[in-house]
Amino acid sequence: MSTTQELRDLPTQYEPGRVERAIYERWIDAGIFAADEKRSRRNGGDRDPFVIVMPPPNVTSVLHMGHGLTYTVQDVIIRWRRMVGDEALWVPGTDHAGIATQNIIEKQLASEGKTKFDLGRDGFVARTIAFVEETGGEILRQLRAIGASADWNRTAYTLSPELSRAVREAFVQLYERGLIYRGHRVIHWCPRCMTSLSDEEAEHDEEMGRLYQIAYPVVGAKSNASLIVATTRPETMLGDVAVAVHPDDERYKKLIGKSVTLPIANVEIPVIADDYVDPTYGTGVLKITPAHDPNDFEVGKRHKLPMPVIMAPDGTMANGVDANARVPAELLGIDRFEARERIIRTLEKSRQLIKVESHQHAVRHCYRCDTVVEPRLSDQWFVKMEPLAKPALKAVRDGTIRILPERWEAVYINWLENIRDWNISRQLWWGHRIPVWYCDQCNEQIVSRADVTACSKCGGPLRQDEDVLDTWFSSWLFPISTLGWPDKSSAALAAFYPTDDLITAPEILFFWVSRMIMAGYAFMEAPPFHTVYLHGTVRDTNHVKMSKSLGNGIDPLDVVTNYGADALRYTVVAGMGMGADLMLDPRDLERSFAPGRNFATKLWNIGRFLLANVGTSSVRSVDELRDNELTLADRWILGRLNATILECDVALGPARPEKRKWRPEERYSGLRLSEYAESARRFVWGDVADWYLETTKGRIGAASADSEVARAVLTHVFDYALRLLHPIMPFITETLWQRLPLPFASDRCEFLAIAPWPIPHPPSKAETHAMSRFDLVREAVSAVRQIRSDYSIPPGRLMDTIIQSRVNGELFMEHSAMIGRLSRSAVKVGTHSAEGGAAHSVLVDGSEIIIPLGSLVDLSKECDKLRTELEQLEVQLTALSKRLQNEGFTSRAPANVVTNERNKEEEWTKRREQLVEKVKALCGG
RNA sequence: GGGCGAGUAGCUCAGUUGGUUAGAGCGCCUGCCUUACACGCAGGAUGUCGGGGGUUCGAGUCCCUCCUCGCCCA
Repeated sequence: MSTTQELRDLPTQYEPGRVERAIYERWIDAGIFAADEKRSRRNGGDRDPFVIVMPPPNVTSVLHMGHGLTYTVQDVIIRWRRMVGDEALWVPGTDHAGIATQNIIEKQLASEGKTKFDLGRDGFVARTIAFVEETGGEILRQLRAIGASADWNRTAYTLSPELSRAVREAFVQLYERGLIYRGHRVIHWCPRCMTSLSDEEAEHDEEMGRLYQIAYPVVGAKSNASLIVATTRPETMLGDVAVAVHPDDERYKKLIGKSVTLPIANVEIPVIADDYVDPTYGTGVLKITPAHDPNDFEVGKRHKLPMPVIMAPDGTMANGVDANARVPAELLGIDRFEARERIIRTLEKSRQLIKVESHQHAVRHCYRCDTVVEPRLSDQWFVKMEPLAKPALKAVRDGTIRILPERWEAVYINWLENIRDWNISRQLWWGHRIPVWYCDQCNEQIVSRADVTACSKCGGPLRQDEDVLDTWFSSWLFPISTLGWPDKSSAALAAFYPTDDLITAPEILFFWVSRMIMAGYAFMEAPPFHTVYLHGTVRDTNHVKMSKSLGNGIDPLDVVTNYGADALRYTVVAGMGMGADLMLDPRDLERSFAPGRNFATKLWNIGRFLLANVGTSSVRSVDELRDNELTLADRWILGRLNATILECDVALGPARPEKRKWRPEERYSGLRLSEYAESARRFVWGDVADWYLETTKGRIGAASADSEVARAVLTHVFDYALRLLHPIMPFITETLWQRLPLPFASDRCEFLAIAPWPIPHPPSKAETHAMSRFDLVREAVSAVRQIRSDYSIPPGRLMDTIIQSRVNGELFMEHSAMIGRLSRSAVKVGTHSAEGGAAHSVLVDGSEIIIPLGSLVDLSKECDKLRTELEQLEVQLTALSKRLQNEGFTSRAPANVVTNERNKEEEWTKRREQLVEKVKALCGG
């Protein structure tokens, strides 16, 4: 027999490594991941577009679990929509990652004993390009291993000519609209990366530091009167230009207008009054260091104070602009933290250090290298954010864009309401050079889309701004630039913009997501997407975020090798509760990924059963099966399938708002990936495998018409189960589906990946009725199994089972053979009485299961069991009756609730009587 | 300091506008290599819903308060 032969060829365990690569190649060859502009409804086609733009990973990065999570989620959604029939497009790409990539090359150079200056700017850039060409994009190749169904033909790169053109266009447009300007102010500076950072890139970190109180002697005071200032950064005092007090602070009012002597630097600085000072903080006297603190800078501007810079870009002490030798010779070139210690020692000696106390405060760190950020006065290019934020704020407020989980909307709104201008200059060599040219001859400043060489005003030579743009200034354009913007006639832009879902981690809500929304409105007058889904973070069992540097990471490719891509994906999706983090154990991959692998093997073995029993010849289509051909089990499993499809659809939710905006009732629904996974799993494992498949064992192979019905129904439910599971586990489902003996008439297509997503129907009354009747049959089987287990009867030993039923005798009669097979017992339905000892069980409909076990029966055990059950029921029933006797309840509770409770009371009372009778008969009262 | 959120079984989480005996997965315990599957089958145990108070006929769900933890922003 060919089927048995084939079965023998199939191992009992699924081996993902043997099929994954080949299947992926077949998908690619068939071009099913490639989206076509012409099929989009917006371009005259007949499909709704559904588009996800991939958050571009760093071009130099390699796949880690965080990627594994986010790209799996995205792939699940995109595969789902592809099956539903949307023109699904997932746009892949990478990000040139200015700081990160430059850091890598600089490290390489350092190991060769060189610096970037040895190569010069052009040489350095050339070397970086070569490096990226060699290693870049590795991560996109790795994504194929986890099954990512992106449209690789459209792979984008932020530094490509096309996207660079978009960056320049965006810069010039915003400049022309007065939204980009050059500002002189205190910005965050990373002394290690040697570049400025945006507010978002300078991350807060709570640290235990010290608060130093330092005495500044009052000039011309009679005694040794001093003002005591409090600071956490004493090294910056060399840049102090004033001390400030609150104008209403009685303690210091008479000193306003006098001067103090700045220790060490030995310069006189004024005492000024400013509302900004918090009289309750420290001593109520604030040192003002305009060049090294953003708030002090504002104070300094208000009071027209000088702004001496007393540090070099690398964080060592130096006499910079306006410093006038404030930094003494012995501190020049000393690192800021060492300088802090030395200054403290000096002050200690001169008795000007009054007090040191521990102080918890937030210190900003560079998000790329974790170095403590130094505030620094300098010239940078800024984007004026407030006008851009307005429509972005409105979009979320009015439901044009939703953010899931809901609570992030509040965070988003809070941030946008307090938006600050965006520093986009980076003092790097790797990135988009700022398209601004300066003429040293006439001081003209030229902002241009095209490179220029001569001043348009005086014809003099030009030099381009040395700086490059923040990488996020290119990635905020991703939804539009990858689709062809600024070419507004781009077919892709017309077909696919706005996109649909943006799926990423909450960390880049400000960095990227909100800025994309702003860019969407600024350059397209339309939001880039309607849904933002912020998923959780991958953590280890101690809830610590996984990272390579901490050594608690998991390599997704290891997981693919050892457990299969589907197991990885299943684990991610099953654990993906709304907003929940994903906990994995890096020391025990088995614990984390075995469930996914086991599920794949379960599917595999259902497939093996089908192959061996249903065979390979096409089955009948379920559509042509007549109602009277179906058994109760058939109706039940078809009903369960329908219910499961409904559950999956609800869990995945509306793919897009019905109108242009989300209605309140649908706004926060859907994208419950773990619920979707669980529904599908429960159906295929708990219903198909555990019950339905078992019921077909007596039917299939009987060479009867009914056998054909069973073959058809089993094949159908497995077919549809595979469809439901395909977005989660694409490889094994495709493998099995390819071998199904599907009916010729069905919606057959070449790949499961593009097979239609199941459509549910509203459950009929007859269907619901049939399902509850089959549930009763299942309960009977479970009752027998329970007794077998209670009495430790070996599974192999056949038992006699008697079912006595007042109302459902016919049902049990009809299914006695099936009940017997599933419970390994010989079932008799009727009033047969048991001779000798017997075990008993009462079903919900009042039917009794009696299993004569003779001397095996422990009568007192049986009685205990029944009495316990009775006791529990009494407790519940008493509470219920009490509730129903309560006037307050019956008059105030809704009618249907009261009716429900009355029905329950009736049911429970009947059951109690039955149990009482049973106990009386068995235990003599 | 300001804002947002969380605390439900050993673990990770569901729990709709208050209304069945509070659920799921994993883990755990017992018995089984039953001819698709031991990566399996059958059966089982497990909760003062963070503490306290209040509103209500009725609170895991609403209000107040306290405790613990997380995130974002100053």
